[in-house]
Amino acid sequence: MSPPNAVKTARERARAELTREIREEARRQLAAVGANGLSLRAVARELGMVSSALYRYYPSRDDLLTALIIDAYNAIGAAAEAAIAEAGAGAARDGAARDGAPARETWAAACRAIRAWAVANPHEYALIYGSPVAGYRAPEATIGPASRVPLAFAAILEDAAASAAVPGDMLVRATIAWTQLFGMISFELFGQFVGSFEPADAFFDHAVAQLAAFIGL
Amino acid sequence: MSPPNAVKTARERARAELTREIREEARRQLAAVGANGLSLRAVARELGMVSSALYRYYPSRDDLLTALIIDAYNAIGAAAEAAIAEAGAGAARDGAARDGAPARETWAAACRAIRAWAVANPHEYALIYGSPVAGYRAPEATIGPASRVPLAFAAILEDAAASAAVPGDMLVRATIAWTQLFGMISFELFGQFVGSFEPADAFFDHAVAQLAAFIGL
DNA sequence: TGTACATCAGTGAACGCGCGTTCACTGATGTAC
DNA sequence: TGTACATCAGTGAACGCGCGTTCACTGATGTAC
Repeated sequence: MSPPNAVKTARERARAELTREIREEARRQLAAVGANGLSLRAVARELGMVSSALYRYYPSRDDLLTALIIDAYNAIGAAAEAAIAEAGAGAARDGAARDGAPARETWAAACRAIRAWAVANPHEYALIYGSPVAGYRAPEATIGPASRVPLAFAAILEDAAASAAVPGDMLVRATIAWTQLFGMISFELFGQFVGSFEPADAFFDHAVAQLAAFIGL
Repeated sequence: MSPPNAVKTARERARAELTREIREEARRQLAAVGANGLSLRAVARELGMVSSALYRYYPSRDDLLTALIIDAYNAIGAAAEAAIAEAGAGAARDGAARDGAPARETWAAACRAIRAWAVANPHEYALIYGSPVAGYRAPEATIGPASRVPLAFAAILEDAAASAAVPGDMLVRATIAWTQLFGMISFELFGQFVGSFEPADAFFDHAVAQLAAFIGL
């Protein structure tokens, strides 16, 4: 139908831009009032449109939410991947001295990046790792983006494993560590640490190191 | 003012009963539609009252929510405590053979009880361990009940510690295990395991055993 | 025990609010000849 | 290049809904003498 790339009509460009702007404004409101407070009408108001106009871009509130969920998964996944790539590059620059140590550092870097993203975007984090939004059922399109973090961790294991395949025991331990990481972040963000482990920085770093050893990195 | 116990006027008895009934109906609705869908009017409707009548019992929706939160913390805390007491009684019955093993079993029993409660009451679990309810700020009255689970775990450590005090290292490791437990349960309930670790029973039991060893029980 | 007054529970109407979604419409942009 | 028609974005009004909370009230329950 339309040219596969680059050449777009003014209408197409405007549509792409507004689709993005709507999502950005919705994300802004999400950060301010949370997923349950997110309102199509408020988004439209902020963009100077009438609320019914949004329906040309997203067929319903749930579809807009889905777009935000996918964006959030992609953002936290990208943060983890970037940290891993950066840690790998750093190790290569340093001549990759002492084999084995890099994986430990890479794991820690990924954990820190994930936590940093969560702390910076608590409502987006809550949207994907908190209680499910009432009445909302995640479509299949979220599965891919949701897998980026686990896949990133799996890549660390593969690099660390001496043999061609990751030992089953290591995989299970990594899964335990994965759940620990997100449990710890959720406790920090959702208030379970109030009055005891706050600020959580020291505990976080310690836990990450302990679990690297637990995994066997 | 009123007699300290037992002797109550009909009015006092009716008030106590309705206060409880309102909370029970609210809990039922919480289980059905989640915290954000909880509506004073719906609760009143179900009880055959007019919505304004609820204000004689709870000054606002937030106060009712607070009551539910406190109930939930108490319920999960009681579940953990009961499992621990039961495990202790069982060990005593068996003649407390092989010292050290009981703590491990007690820890596992507590973890299983907590998970069982969470699976049976997912919305109540989400209320206390999920994303915070929008616009709601938990009052101090929730702190005590919220501490029951951590205190129950602390008691296991104290029983297990040979010396008078629990070593700091063990305490930190137990805290890591504590966050792992709730991270794992949240992943299970909130859908992160969909398509990979479901059903989560085997993984759960394995993780609990691994972390008992990790803590040093 | 009986009466007079005070306390309290529950009523019904109302206030003011915001929401998601639909629909017929107008005017601008794009397309085919 | 110019015209006739089709497509599409955005408008504005409306539907139907439910919510939390307030308030003046009535009638029943409790208390003091």
